[in-house]
Amino acid sequence: MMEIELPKMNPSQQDMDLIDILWRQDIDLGAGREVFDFSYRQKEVQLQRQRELEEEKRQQRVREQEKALLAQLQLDEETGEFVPRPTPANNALTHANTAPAEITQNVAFTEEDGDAMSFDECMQLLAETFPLVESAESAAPCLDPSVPPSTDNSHVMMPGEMPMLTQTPLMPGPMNQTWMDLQHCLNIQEMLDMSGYVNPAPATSIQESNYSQYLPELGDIPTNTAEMCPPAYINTFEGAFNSVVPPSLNQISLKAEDINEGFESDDFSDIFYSDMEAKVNSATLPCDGANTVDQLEELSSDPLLKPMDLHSLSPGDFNVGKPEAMAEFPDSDSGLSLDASPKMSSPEKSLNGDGSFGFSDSDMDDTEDGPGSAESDYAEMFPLLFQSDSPQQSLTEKSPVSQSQESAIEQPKSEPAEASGFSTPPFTKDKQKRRLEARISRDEHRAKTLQIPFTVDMIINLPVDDFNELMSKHQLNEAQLALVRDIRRRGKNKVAAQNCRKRKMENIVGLEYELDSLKEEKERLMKEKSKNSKSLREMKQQLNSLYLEVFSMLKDEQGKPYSPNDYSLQQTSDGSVFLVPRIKKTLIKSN
DNA sequence: GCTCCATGTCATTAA
DNA sequence: AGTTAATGACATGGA
Repeated sequence: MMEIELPKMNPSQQDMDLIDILWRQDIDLGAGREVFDFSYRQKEVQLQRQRELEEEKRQQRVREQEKALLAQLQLDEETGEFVPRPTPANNALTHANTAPAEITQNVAFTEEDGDAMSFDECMQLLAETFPLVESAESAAPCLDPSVPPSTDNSHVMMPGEMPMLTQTPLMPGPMNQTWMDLQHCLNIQEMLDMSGYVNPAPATSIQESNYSQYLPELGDIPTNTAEMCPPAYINTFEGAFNSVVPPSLNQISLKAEDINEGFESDDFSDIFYSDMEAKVNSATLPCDGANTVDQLEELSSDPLLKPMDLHSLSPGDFNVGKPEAMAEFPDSDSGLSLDASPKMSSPEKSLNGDGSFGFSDSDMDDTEDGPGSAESDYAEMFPLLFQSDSPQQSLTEKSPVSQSQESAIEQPKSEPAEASGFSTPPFTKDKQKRRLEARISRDEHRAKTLQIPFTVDMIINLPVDDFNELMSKHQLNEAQLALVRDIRRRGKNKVAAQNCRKRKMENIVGLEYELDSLKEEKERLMKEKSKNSKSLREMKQQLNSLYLEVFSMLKDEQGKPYSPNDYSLQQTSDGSVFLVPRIKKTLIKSN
């Protein structure tokens, strides 16, 4: 469909560039350039010379590209912006979930045919100008702005690139500005690469959401967009991937080039430069939409990809497959709550018993058990591929097509394992599944499997009136109704149990605090009691002393003091004090 | 393999 | 009568 011209440099220059690239990639490992390049000085001179040449050519081609791109655009009467002319690619944009990405991708190729030549030169110049971002170059600027992002393939192809492109200031300006933008773009990509595996999932959402905003800017920045995302970049990706895929799989990978472009640049940026011939070969392959559709089918028909994984991950397919079975065999938990046998109280047990529920937890576990260990080994072999956990959570809301495509797209990443004799697609799919399941509650999975048309949150948290209204609006079968009721019951009970435990813990803490407080109070009261007792004793002593003192001051008629043994002082209620003879009291008592 | 802990779930009861 | 919250009891999985 399109032709890619070889870079305008002789083989020796290519080799030297390759050496240069390899050295730059390994420079952080301490490798000297001489290790890769024995004619480094000579190369420097040539590079300098060629850089000047390329700069001139590039500026001229940029002008041509601007014209060409403007010719491809038409003025949007509503927005006043230039937008790409209606093409199959644009149509695909409006049918993101259905149209194969390959069509749009290939359209992009055809649109930019005339620029492919200049791009190779640009790539070379880029490799020379920004030596430290070469690994990112192969991926970062590769997105042709005219390529609608509507399909999964496209987004997988550019895991982290779309957000980057949307963030990159796309203002028309001189070439320096353009290159600064590009460098900025590449730096972002480099950061993404350094952070590890860039997961396609987030890029997908961003891409799809931003692309409509991105397209209108085309009219404003024809030069830059053409400059930053020439089609040769995409072709470069193809070549890069083809170099990754082992010969036995090369044909498939070539056909599925759009998917294969989903690889992160990190994984093969070095191969990208080292395998220019492969790039050319892949670029010259036919890549029309129908062909790529077939390619996708080829991929999906791969026995290692096809089986139940796609099925279980795609409710739509599942529905077609066995709705009756699902209706006939509601969740065992539902069965329990619906007067099923108590033996089925445990989902796992019950499902192990009949074992026919595609949505059962045990079923899922069973599917994971087999490849799990090998998968973990694989994850150890290629940790970068498994670094991004959270982004994959978004896969839960993706369409089955996207999931299957992503799974298929992951296949090339596992090429090293394939080369070692393993069939990695199931592993990656299981990995994906496991991660999804680890984050999706069982009820969510069950609801998804039974195609409950509401979210679990809705089922659980809606007020009863709204919930009933919602249920009445949808025609649900018995299994779905039972599952919804159970989900609601379990969800509420789960929250209630959490609250109950929280409350219980709070009560325990409160009681402990209260116990401590009571102990402290008790201790305080004991101290106070002892203090009061001591004070009381002192007061008694003082009173006794005072009594004796007062008593000693009392004299009878002869001036003799009263004996405390014979008399005592007593005070009446009115405050009067009387001297009472004890003898009389004793006499009275004795009487 | 056992224990402990956290969490989910079920059954029951009361509001 | 149906719904919900609360809670005891049990199961399960991870540390």
